[in-house]
Amino acid sequence: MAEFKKATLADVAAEVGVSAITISRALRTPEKVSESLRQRIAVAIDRLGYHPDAAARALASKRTNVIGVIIPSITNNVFSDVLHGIYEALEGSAFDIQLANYRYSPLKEEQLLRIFLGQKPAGLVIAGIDQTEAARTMLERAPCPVVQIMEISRDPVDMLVGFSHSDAAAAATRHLVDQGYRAPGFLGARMDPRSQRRFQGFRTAAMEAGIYDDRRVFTTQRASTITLGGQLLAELLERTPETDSVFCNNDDLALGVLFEAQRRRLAVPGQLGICGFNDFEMMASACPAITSVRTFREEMGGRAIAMLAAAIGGEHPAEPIVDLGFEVRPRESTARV
Amino acid sequence: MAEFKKATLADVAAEVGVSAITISRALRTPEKVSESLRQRIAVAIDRLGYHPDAAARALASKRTNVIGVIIPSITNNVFSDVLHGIYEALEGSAFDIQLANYRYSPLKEEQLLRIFLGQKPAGLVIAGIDQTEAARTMLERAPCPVVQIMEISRDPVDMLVGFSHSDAAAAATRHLVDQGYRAPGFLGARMDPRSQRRFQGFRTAAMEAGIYDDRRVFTTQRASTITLGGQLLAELLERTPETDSVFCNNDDLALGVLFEAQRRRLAVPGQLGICGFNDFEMMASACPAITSVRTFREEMGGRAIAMLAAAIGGEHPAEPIVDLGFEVRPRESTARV
DNA sequence: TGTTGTTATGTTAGCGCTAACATTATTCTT
DNA sequence: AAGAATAATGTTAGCGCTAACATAACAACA
Repeated sequence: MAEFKKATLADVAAEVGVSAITISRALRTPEKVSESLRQRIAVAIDRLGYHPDAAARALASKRTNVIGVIIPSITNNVFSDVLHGIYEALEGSAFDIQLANYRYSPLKEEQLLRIFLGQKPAGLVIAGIDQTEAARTMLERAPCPVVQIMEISRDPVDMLVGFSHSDAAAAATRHLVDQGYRAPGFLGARMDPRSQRRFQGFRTAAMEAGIYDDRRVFTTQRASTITLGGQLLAELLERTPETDSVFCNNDDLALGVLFEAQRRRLAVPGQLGICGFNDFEMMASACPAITSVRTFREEMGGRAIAMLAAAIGGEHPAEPIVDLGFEVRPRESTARV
Repeated sequence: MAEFKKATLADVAAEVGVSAITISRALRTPEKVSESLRQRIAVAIDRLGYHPDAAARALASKRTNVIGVIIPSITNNVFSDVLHGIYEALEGSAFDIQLANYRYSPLKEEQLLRIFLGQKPAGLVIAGIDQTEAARTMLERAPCPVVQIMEISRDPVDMLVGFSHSDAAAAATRHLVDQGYRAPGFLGARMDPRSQRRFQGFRTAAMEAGIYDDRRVFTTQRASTITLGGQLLAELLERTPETDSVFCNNDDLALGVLFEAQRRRLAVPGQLGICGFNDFEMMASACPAITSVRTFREEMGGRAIAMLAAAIGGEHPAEPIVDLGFEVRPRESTARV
């Protein structure tokens, strides 16, 4: 209760009648302290309500138990899921996480990285593979393990967990083709590198099917919202009324498209097929249920932490690249056949 | 570039030819260092790529520039919005934020608080007013300003920004009554203290209108999802088919209710009125658009930081309680009249 | 011209912990 | 039973910074 004046190691040491370093050892390397002493120390720590001072620890040992997580956005549901996976994996471990979001600004990302590396993190999780030259250099020289997440690449800075956005988008597009759609549109918001790659996947697959038409591509740098999905559909249909389906950058847009289609009394999937991306829970629950591409966001966060923890513990994983893949989930919104 | 060996204050001092404390002052209280020297220092800092060591700072000064944020969940969109407001307000300030989520476990909340207070934070933001006795005591004795957010109360620990969940729910319920609905149901997921208060507001308002019936109340501890909204509606209609409207705990449920209504070919708002809570962007965009209660989540985060910053700066706000209110947003989903 | 401020800089010590190197107790050899 | 190996604890110094108290430099004033 009355833990006003913070107890220090020295206080605990005095209480037990040993030297401070012994308490320190009991905490960090218990196997080096005799059983009996360890127990007395535990009691004293409890009695005094002692908690180690993280700052002093960091200063003395030149390292921290902080894992830095650098992502472009915290409001984006994709990242909240990843974060959830990260926190889940961290549960009970000795690590803390320090979160930073760079709001999709590469410059800010670089700054954050600089600050983080200055704080001697135990490890680093960073979204994407498109860092600036300077950022990449910093990452390569980082004195700690680094995991890039969200994407796949053959030459990660260190380790990587992700999946291929272009393959996923291509698979979704082929699904539309398989369902008999011949005039698919592409709607994309917040065209970050991952969205760009999704577009590439769409383009490639549509070209292979001989049905690509760039008049049916509508993208914007604006943040993705459900409302925006409706607006983009309106623009798309105005320019190319023959559009028979849309592949959306993400589920928000897809839901907005569905609502707009309902407003226009367009039959889904009859007159308009809709496919989203990420497969958030709402996709299965919509009416009609919306086809989407499932991605493994929580697992991505979890694996990233697991790999980091292993690497920090000295055993760099044999396979530093993990491809979590994806899964096209066909639902009513594209069930035309 | 080559900032491998981290530069220290002493390095910068040597470079400029002054003592370390002068550099320290130039950084923290520039007005106490002469103009010319300040400029030379700035150059040297830049050249050496110096960044202050946060751990050393914290240890020496017995405080940090870290604001602790303790919330029940990071995946809940309500909190991501609040967080967004917090990060926004922090932009450019000297403060860092340290995030912790206690997953709706009061015990874990208490633990986190204990850890946080041990790290000498500059300030604390904590969700809600229902801390455990022990947690409350810790907060009251905290050596830093504290802001409680999300709710309203007449005796906050220190400062508070929020709104009345029961008033908001009551207002929404009265809206249903005004629209002529006589058999409103209540659907609630994740019945945390705030949801409980919303239910109380619903109950009070429904009783005042003489139409309260607890057979039309369905709540669960499960986390809120859109799918769950549909399931709860199904249960509700099974028990009380005469239900003519639902007030949902939150927008996710409301959207799920809409989808389920569509699946059952129930006319909304004709046969079923729907009202959500929080007014997420999707509510306005749904088809039909869904009535909801707007809450000011980003502003809540922003104000919390502003109050904290002021208090840390020594000027405790005159009015430590800020009621941000709410706003019922009537839309098609309840437009029966 | 010395006194009093005021502003600009420096000195010393220490925050709480851990690394690295002792030292002492204990067990194992042969 | 003496020495070697091992386990258990201690000593010393210092991580990089800032608080608190000097001191120096300069201006203002009677």
